[in-house]
Amino acid sequence: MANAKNDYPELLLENQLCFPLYACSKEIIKRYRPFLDELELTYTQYLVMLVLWERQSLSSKELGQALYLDSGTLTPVLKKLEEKGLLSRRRSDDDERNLIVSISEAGEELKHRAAHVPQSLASCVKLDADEAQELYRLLYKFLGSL
Amino acid sequence: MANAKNDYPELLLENQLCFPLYACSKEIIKRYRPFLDELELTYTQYLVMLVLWERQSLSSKELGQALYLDSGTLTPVLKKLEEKGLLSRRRSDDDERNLIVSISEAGEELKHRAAHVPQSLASCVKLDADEAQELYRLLYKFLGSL
DNA sequence: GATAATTCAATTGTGCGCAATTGAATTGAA
DNA sequence: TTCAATTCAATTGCGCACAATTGAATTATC
Repeated sequence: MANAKNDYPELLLENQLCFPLYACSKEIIKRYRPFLDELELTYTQYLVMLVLWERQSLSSKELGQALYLDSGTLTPVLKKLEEKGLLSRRRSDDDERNLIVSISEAGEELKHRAAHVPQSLASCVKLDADEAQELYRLLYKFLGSL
Repeated sequence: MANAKNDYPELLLENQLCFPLYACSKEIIKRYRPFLDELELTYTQYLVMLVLWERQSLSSKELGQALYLDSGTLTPVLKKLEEKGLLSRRRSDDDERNLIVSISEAGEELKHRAAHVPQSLASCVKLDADEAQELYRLLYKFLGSL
């Protein structure tokens, strides 16, 4: 009988770069939950708000490009955030195909309550600052190479 | 008016380690799709098969620990893979609470057709071997620290 | 040996995430 | 100018992903 451990070593779970990416992503998102629950935001909603806290107004398409999300994901998330009163959605005057997403007063307020989240998360992660820096650099290089 | 770019620099999307993890994970999974389509596997099903190609038989709980997945995710995935004939599910004789998942003949066959997938994926990624190695190391350290 | 606590898979409900499609608005080419 | 191609958001359908709960099986405590 073939040695299942070694006949295709490239198929070992531990030899796939994709898996730790997938696992890390899910695990870190789980760590956000208690902090985001306080803000009544899901992780995806939080990402949208991060962009809006930087750029008060932008098109749905630009938002999708920033977050690597398509309209199938964004449309319902943006509708939910509008229901919560954190942003407004309107069509562009220039081009009615474009949806302009703008942060509301309440959305701006929420920024102050969210300010502690990154620091709270950082305390869950036990990486040296320079290792975190290197991980960050490699992830962006990886992302850029795809 | 406050400078929205700088009043909470820690809230900038680009300053969050979580985001490139999340984006890389999603993008890399997308790259798998054309190759996994040929095998008629989803990414999650592929992960399950990777484990089974290493360990021909194990409990659902062990599988969940290996993949960081809970029963709510695994139960329907395992049922689907059983329907496809790639594995079998049975209760443990020792402890009826445990579900034993075992690879089938067809599941073993599929391994040969999957053998090229890691190499095909690697060609999508433009990282030096030592950078990939370092990324790998940091991701596992990160995962272990959570 | 009764029963309380624990440990499982399974179920339920919600929210993505995305491929594929639709339909409206705009742009481009003849 | 007409009509074909493009570019958008929105919709549809499917498959996770996971929190919370349920109920059965097992283990621990008394």
